[in-house]
Amino acid sequence: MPASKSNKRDEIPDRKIAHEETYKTLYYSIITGHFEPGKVLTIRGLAEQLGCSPMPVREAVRRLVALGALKMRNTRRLSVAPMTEERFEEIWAARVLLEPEIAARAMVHSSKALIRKLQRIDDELAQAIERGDPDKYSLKNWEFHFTLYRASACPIILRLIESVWLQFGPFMRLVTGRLGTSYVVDQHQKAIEALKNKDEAALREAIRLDIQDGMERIGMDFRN
Amino acid sequence: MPASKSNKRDEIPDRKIAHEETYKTLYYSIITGHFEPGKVLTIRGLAEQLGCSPMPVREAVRRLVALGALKMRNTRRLSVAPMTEERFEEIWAARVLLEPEIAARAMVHSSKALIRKLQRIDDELAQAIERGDPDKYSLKNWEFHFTLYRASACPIILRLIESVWLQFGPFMRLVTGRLGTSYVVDQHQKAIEALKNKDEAALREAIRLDIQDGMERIGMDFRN
DNA sequence: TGGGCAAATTTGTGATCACATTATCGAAGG
DNA sequence: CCTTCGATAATGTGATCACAAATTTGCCCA
Repeated sequence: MPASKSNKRDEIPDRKIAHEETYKTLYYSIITGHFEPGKVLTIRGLAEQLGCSPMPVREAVRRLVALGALKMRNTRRLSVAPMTEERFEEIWAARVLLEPEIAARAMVHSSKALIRKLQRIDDELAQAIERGDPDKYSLKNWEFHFTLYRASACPIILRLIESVWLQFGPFMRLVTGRLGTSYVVDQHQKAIEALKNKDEAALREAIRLDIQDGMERIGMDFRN
Repeated sequence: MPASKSNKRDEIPDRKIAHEETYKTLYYSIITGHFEPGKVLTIRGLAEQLGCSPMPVREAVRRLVALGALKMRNTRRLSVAPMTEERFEEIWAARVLLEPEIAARAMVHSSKALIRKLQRIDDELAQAIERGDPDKYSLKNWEFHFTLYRASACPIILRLIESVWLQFGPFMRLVTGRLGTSYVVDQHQKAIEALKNKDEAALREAIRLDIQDGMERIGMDFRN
């Protein structure tokens, strides 16, 4: 069993695989709220838009359907996952179950470098709010949470959370219209503070409240 | 917007789509433990085995990779997800977080018909243990849990749990060798009893203990 | 003007082919 | 006997084509 060869293989930089790049493009588009919930998509349309053949799009779409981000009806109709009140409540519940837990697990592997990185991201997030840049806000909010969560070294739970985020991502679009308030940042700051103090309970609570704030804002838009 | 037409569309029975059937076949094979962890697979090989072209297998495999059941290395190597102690612990944690919750949500929609169905499945599970039929045991165990979970009408959380099951499914294979003990059934019976009594706390605890029993049995095999 | 019916277009699906890359296997060299 | 290298086989990936089914369009009739 030549372990050296195996290591060499792991060192190979990820080759540019079309369907993988396509997936990433769609992933960020969805998770930052660029796609309207329920919006009808076509494989050929996306392929033309991304400048590739339908083949890579097919595989990327299949992945996103598996994660619940897109929906493929039996009538051969592809669309962004629509939202209902039931789905909304369920996503909320799943987030509260999973995200405080993975945050607590991230605290174990916490470091000064991580805290600095989170602080920098949150600064950029605050800038995005000041400038009224909803796209950057969505991106930085995602970056903050997933930078923290990735530090947990829990890829399985992280994948579950990714699935959930992909499913409410499109609703971010509904909320990005008004970015007047900045109280979301407070929870992020509390989370950073909790990380510094190694206070697990405080971190869990900060994440829980951040989820609550965010979902309530979305929910307000959702119900009108 | 003709709602009647839309309703008609929903009534259309699911057409037989090759990649969907392929997915289901692989799904059950994985979740009942027919695939060895880390086993190398090939798209062409599965296609020949299933009697179709590589195309449907590609799409089914892409879905299973997205859910973490299969792993596609950047060296173009497809395999069943391997297991490590870290993954095992994480799966355990995810199960304890999600499954008692969805079980509690199922209790709200509980009915006598559901309880009868669960009882019947558990009877068949007991038979499988007596006869020493590990395949049927795995299948009935899966049926018991997902019949209960599906009653929750929480498709999003259910999908998360499916993802987790797909990831520890292959390890069932390691445990199916010895089926002497039958104490697993006790937790199922306690769960049914809790459903009858509408006792949410008892149901959560029964599910939690069932997970613990099952994972400890797998863990014993895993560590040797 | 409004509603259905049929032609025409579009779409997802499946199959096949070409290609770059990887794994596999056998022979040569130490 | 073990390692290393080169040739061969096998694999995932991407593109293209064909097809059935769905959607859309446009026309006609009431």
